[in-house]
Amino acid sequence: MSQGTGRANKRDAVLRESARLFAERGVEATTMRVIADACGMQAASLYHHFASKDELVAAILVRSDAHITGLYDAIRDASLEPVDRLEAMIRATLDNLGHYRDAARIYYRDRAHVAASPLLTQVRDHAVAHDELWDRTIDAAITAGRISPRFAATGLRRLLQELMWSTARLRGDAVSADDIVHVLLRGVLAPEPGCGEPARRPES
Amino acid sequence: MSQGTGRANKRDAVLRESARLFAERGVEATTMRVIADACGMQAASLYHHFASKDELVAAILVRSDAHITGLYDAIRDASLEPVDRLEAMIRATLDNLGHYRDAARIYYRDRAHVAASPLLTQVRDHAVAHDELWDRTIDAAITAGRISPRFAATGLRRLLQELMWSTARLRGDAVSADDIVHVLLRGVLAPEPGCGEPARRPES
DNA sequence: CTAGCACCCTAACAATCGTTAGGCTACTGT
DNA sequence: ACAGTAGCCTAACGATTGTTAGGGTGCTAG
Repeated sequence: MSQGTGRANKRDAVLRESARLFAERGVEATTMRVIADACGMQAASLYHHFASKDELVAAILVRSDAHITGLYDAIRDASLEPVDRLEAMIRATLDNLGHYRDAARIYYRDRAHVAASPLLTQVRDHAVAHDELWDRTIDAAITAGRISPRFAATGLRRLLQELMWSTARLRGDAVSADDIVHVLLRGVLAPEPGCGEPARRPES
Repeated sequence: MSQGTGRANKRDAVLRESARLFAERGVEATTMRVIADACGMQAASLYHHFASKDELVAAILVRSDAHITGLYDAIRDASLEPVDRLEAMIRATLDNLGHYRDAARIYYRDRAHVAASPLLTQVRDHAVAHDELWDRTIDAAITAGRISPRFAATGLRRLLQELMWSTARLRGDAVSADDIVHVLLRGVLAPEPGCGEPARRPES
């Protein structure tokens, strides 16, 4: 009903182009006129789809937040060993980064803007809940002796998150998600009693 | 002679405060008036020390570039095994990130600005030379069988750089440089023939 | 056929941006 | 004692920012 398939869905085009520009140049440095140019329209016409620049940014971030929140909820409900849950969370994050790369780059690049926008309270609340799941999972893995006790849960969580988010800037550049999981898990897990590979390996 | 110790060196204060603000909010989002406020002066007074906003940004980045270029030059001249050289480069980068954290955050955050500024040609040239040293070192480590052949040199270089740069945002938060080196090297190095720890361990 | 809405336009608004002009004050070298 | 200048100020410039006002066009439901 609302948006037909035959009609060109310009709102989505605006979301896509603006997300790309925000991610590349930053929110503040990207003007409404540049976004409009990229969409083949006029700056004032953007306000037919979005009430303000802030609302445009929020729409981009809410999309990505809904996706990752769904993934995390499924992981939270599943019964998994701590290390398996940790790997599932890493893969979920990397999956989200793959589908909503620009949104993730905006989120972790313009943190001051995200923290200040009144339209992002729900996104911020979700982020807190996600961090708690991370901390609980890492704590459980440390207690189970599967992660070196040299790390503290909060510190390791932030380290892993930063490492994963940073990969959002590596487009297909010869670095696969499996490579990243490999580096992170192998660097963090305690050595298996049976020597050899530190844990599981990708199913290559 | 030029700048006495008794006299308050306001130019350095401007450099420090502006670097902090640029790193936190982004170059474009940080106005000259905000910088002046943080320094207890007026926006126009900044132009007594720096000819333009671009020159201020450049002065911040050139400082950091001079430091890391000195470290890399020493590593280039030393005769080191590939893996030792790789660890030395990782430690040099983390040392630079420790001393010039704000500059590094500006450099890797506002890449579009860095690429466009006409005052940063030397910094960009140095970056190219540093990347070549990274690639040669990683290639040598792969040839020597010390790094898993699943990685390509350029891809692994970018991965390591992104991972290191991302840690510039982790202030003293319970994550030490040794922790980061541990995660990175252990995740990347091929397993030692003698099993056990994948390679060297920090001197804890 | 017609009313209405979706969609986009041009023109312009006030605010803020980086930057310049010109003047005041306090210290310095001779 | 006096000229010079480093360092900061107030005031204002033109350009650009996000945003609004108001009008035009073309599809669609009744």
